[in-house]
Amino acid sequence: MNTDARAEVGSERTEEIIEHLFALVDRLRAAFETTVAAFDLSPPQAKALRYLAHAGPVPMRELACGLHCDASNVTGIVDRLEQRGLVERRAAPTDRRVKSLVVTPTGEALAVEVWSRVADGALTFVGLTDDEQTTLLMLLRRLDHGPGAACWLSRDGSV
Amino acid sequence: MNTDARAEVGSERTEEIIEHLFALVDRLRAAFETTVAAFDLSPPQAKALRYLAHAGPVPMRELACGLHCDASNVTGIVDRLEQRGLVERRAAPTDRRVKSLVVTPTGEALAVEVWSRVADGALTFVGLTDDEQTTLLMLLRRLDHGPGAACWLSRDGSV
DNA sequence: TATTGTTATACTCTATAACTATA
DNA sequence: TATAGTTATAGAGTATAACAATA
Repeated sequence: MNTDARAEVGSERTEEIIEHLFALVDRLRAAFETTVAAFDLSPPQAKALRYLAHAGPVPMRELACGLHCDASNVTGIVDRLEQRGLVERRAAPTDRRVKSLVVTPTGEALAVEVWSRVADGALTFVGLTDDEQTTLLMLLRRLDHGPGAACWLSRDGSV
Repeated sequence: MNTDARAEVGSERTEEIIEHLFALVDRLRAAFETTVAAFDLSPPQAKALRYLAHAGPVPMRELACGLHCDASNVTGIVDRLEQRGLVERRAAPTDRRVKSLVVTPTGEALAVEVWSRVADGALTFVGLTDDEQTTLLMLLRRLDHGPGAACWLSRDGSV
């Protein structure tokens, strides 16, 4: 049927992949929301905490980009995280307009705990064998090079 | 490291899988919204149209279950689809309370077109070879047997 | 003049509660 | 009394526009 190594689009198999993928997405989101809610975090708050814990001190603007949302949203998200003592707004030395977001030790610890729970909560993968998980990871690495992964912050194309 | 065929939870690899999976989910949702918007459909409308095209005539209640949302939502979703002549509300013969949802020929054709575009729009998979797609599908089939796939409609446990 | 962060505002999706008509 | 569908309403998440401070 298909002698080429590269598969055609729109085949029955592609549709089945899409169907499974959408079902998986729904379950992942539901599990994620339940897990972070147990820590009294909204999904955007949990994602922000994770981003900051991984990316280190960054301006509000970069967090907005990392969360793929408008800059006006992060104000409220960071407000809540700051009220709980998980992150801090600090003045940036180079530009007095920007506020540098720093994760506190408390926030760091919570980020680790929350996201290990999220990973555990994805019980889905418990059913996969060691080899299957390795295979899945290899495929995901290849899938993650499409558009949408980058951050279109600058206007000169320098990423 | 891990001699058991079943992998432990919370490992570094599990976290990397989660990370890739979340990034993939974001890109899938963005591509999906863009694609269906080109047909002047909201994501819930597109999902409802697909469900009805696949499941045949069903009551509003079952559609709500299929969409994993409250029954009060489907009223507006079906309103819009009916205004465009894509689906019809018909009286059910057995119970005058229920309304049977039927997809019109126009709706059927649109459902096919929209969802083949959605599959195409997931350009992500174009980069996967034929063998890789087959492998992915096998994994997805295994992943799709977790909770959340069922419909908890009845009260006597009869599905 | 342009940019950072904020505020005000509106729109969408979703859930809860109250209502009707049937059963 | 319980259920199917509808309506009214509220909440969360996100986007646009206008603003103040700074570059």
